[in-house]
Amino acid sequence: MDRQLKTSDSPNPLRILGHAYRTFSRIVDAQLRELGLAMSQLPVLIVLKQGKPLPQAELARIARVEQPSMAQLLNRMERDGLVERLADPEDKRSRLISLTERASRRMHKGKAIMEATVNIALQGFSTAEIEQLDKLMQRIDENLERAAEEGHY
Amino acid sequence: MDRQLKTSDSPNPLRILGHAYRTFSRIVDAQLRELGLAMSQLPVLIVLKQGKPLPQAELARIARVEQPSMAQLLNRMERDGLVERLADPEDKRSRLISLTERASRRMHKGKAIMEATVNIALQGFSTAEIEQLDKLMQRIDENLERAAEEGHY
DNA sequence: GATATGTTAATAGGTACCTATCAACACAAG
DNA sequence: CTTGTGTTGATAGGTACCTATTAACATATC
Repeated sequence: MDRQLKTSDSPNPLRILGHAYRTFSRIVDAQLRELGLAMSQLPVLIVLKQGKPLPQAELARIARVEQPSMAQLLNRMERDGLVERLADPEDKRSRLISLTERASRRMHKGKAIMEATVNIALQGFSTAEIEQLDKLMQRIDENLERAAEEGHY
Repeated sequence: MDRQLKTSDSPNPLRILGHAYRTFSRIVDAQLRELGLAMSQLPVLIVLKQGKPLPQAELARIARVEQPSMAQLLNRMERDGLVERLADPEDKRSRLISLTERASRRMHKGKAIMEATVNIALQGFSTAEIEQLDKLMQRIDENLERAAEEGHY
């Protein structure tokens, strides 16, 4: 009676995808929590560490989330002392986001945790398989992105 | 200057995975909203349509979410008149979840929307590629599930 | 039968996303 | 200089997850 109950018949990679994604973030977030970080913050931390302060909209584009999602994320990060919002002298609408010292110091350890967990997820995968998966995922992403635009979602 | 800004160097299928998943649910949810349904409800609707009323814990297991997530989902579904909670005569702790007529009627259209969107996501994929993707995703899922158990996350 | 141990569900509190909308400023065209 | 249009960010409100905890009942054991 160990037969898996299925809610659909044909192989549906999209259902597994959702579960894998949630399990992945659960594992990463559990480890990052001890550092006072979270997975969603990593794109922001990494790109700001590499270069100069950036406006919010640019960070949203890089992290591939909508602008209000980024605004809220930055609110939490500001509250936790990870980023500062500095007035942009060249545009009074814009405020440039910069890392605090505290965030700079924690960043590397956080990135390492992320990479280690990616390696766990890809355990037993050959280089060829990783590349193949990457290509397949990119094609799915493009298909969906095109549909989203055309369908005005 | 169209070069994509990257926050990591090596191919990281997990980042694309998150974005693809969010885009997918956005497209599906936008269409289901007109029916008064949501993507997260589909596993519940489908499995209850196929068989008899089930307890909450069983539904959580099938939908692969935690028990409180299922409890809240069922709260919303009950509020929207999609499910009913009936006392279980054999176990006073348990309440069996059953579909309403309204939900039964909408279910098929919802399932069709889901399947159509899966087909869009997999546009241009050969049967072999879909199977390959499915296998790769299952291996990732198993790797992560094992890590989650071993690491007590 | 009381007591300890599971099991089922509910609730509190938080993160992370989304859409829709609005406010503030920038800037080009009339 | 004003007026329209674009851009940047903030806010409101909702969904869907999560962990941690508690309440209520079930069951096995002594």
